[in-house]
Amino acid sequence: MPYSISDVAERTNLTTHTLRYYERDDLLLGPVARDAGGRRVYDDHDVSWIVMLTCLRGTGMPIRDMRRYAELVRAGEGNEDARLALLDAHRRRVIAQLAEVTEHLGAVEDKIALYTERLQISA
Amino acid sequence: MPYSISDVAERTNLTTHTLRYYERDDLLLGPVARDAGGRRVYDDHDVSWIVMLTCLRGTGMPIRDMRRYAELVRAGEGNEDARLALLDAHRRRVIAQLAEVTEHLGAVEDKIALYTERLQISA
DNA sequence: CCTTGACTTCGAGCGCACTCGAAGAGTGAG
DNA sequence: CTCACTCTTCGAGTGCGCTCGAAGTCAAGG
Repeated sequence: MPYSISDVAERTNLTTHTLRYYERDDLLLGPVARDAGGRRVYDDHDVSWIVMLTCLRGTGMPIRDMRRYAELVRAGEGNEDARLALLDAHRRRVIAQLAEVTEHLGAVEDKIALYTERLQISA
Repeated sequence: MPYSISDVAERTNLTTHTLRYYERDDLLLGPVARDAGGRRVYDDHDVSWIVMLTCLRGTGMPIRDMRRYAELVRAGEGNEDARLALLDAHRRRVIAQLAEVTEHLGAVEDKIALYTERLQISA
């Protein structure tokens, strides 16, 4: 299935600007195909890769690491160990980050409870 | 208990630069006390407020909202409803964010499982 | 007295990830 | 053919949250 850049933008919740930026920044697995008029034509493979990128970004991976991961995938089979190492290191960071946020959220919730209580007393 | 700026930096994992920046940016409840030589002297009240700030920042609250919250607290009692609204809105965003990150993490873990499997087969 | 080192202010600079806008070209409906 | 629309490239700009460095002050130890 062929998709225009705006189709992909809609499906991925990225802007067309960001999609071009990702391509320029070597985050895609290769240059996107073009139609006769020079417009980008994405296929399902492109889209699923971009969705993967949004998962990495959405978990806080820096662009530079995403580029590194794209390089590994572009290099082809045989470096699965390196890909695994990259993703697993990321996974550990995300889990640590989730734990930290959850802990800090607890402190915020304590404050919320305190204000709620105070408001109930004064009501 | 009095603390120097570097004491506070150590306790809060902020840099002295960041502590001055927060004060300049009106994130504290007032100007920090000074000794005879003009050096900042923080007390426990200051420190616990700064710790609260790190919880807000650590859950992704923008500086501008932290300033707004500080303004409310500075304004004194009587606006607990507004403080509660601010923190609760933040809480909702954090929870949504945690859910999103967790979901994206799932996709990353699927990829990890895939590479792990592939490596076991080839080993 | 002199040096060391932690502090002060101030404004500038940085890294990140977009985000925008100008200027131009191809497409599709009326 | 014309108009509106969507796309193209490119470089510059934005917003955020620090981060840094220069130049100066002050206090304590030797």
